[in-house]
Amino acid sequence: MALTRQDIARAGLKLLNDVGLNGLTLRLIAADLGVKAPALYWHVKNKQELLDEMATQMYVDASADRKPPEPLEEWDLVAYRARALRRMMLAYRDGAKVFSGTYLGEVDPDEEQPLRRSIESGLDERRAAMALFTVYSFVIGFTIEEQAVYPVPGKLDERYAGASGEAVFANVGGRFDEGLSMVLDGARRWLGAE
Amino acid sequence: MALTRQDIARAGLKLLNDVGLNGLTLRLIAADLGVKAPALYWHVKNKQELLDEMATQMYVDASADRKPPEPLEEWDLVAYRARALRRMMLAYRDGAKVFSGTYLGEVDPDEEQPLRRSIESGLDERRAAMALFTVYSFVIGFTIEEQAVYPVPGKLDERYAGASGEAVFANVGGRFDEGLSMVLDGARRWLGAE
DNA sequence: TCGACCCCCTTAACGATGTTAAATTGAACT
DNA sequence: AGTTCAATTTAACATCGTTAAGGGGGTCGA
Repeated sequence: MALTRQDIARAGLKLLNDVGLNGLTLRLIAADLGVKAPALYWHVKNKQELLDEMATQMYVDASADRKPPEPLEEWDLVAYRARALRRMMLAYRDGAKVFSGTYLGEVDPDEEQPLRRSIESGLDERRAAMALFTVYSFVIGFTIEEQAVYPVPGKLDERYAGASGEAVFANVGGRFDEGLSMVLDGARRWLGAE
Repeated sequence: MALTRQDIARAGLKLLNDVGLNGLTLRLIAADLGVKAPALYWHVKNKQELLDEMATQMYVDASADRKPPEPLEEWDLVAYRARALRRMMLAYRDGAKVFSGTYLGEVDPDEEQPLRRSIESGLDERRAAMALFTVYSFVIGFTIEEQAVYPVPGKLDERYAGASGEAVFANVGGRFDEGLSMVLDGARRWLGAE
């Protein structure tokens, strides 16, 4: 049965955990799919497009994780999504590098805009978007650094042993929550003070 | 006269603006230095080490830019450094990708710790480091996304034309300052509320 | 029933890349 | 003059992304 872009992207994501971004070759992905490398070019323009598709697929696959079990107040929802975004990237080796700065394909626009209700009741939309983007930037930046120190979850990169990173990245999850609470608080107040 | 690691790193940084991270090859750097590619291996273990050296060199070269013209109050200094960090990365094509997540070599420890005075007067050092790292994460994340949209300063990536990025990234510098002020405010308050 | 067509994949190959091994230069020291 | 050692060259490899050309197999109109 014919291959799809999604099959390829998912195979790439699966292999990412074994070989990392540097070890991820088209031939490897093709082999995993029982196919030769040039076959991929029928579905994808080049490797960069494949990486973009992987980022999109990573995001789509994590959509269930982004829906909180119970309805949340707006800023709690923002916090929930931020944590889900970090988890998503951490789920793959080099996940943050793959996801950050790659172009996302079509995603369900319905689950965007957690601040929509506030916007409809008068909040400046541009400012709301800016606040969300600030939170997003923090999550991306934090997780990139985190994954540089822990290329594979739980294993410390040897170059960082004894260095300053060790202090900051002990109990990473808690540290992330601390940083996130700072950013959320700042963003909320910035939005409040018109 | 013999080559040094710094010469190589600086040549790499210079070429980055012409060819981007993907186009940066060892042969190209070597040619720019009037030397053949394997010669680089006498000074550097492999390409990754070269990239780390480039990140270090980028940071060292921008140190003058990190020293404000006049003495600043602590949090103003943090803001100043954050802006300087973004400027530094923007100065090179793919600068944020090169800098983020690469291992920094030795840097002058004297210019670290802008919150040292507060720490000496009782501030929790761990918490201060965490606040600074949060600001740092935001700057990294923001600039990575910014450079994904503007690979070359001032030129919009064609894939983002008309997309949501255009809205967020119009007047980028101002947007960065907005986000930065949110993060700084949140961090300061988080540090204040023991 | 037969060809024409198109989707999807293979075989073969190209140039370029990171990297290694071995030979070579050249200066400094004995 | 001969040795040593730092720094570079030449030569070569395996592997990579990518392209060109062709082939199998199903579908459809004649």
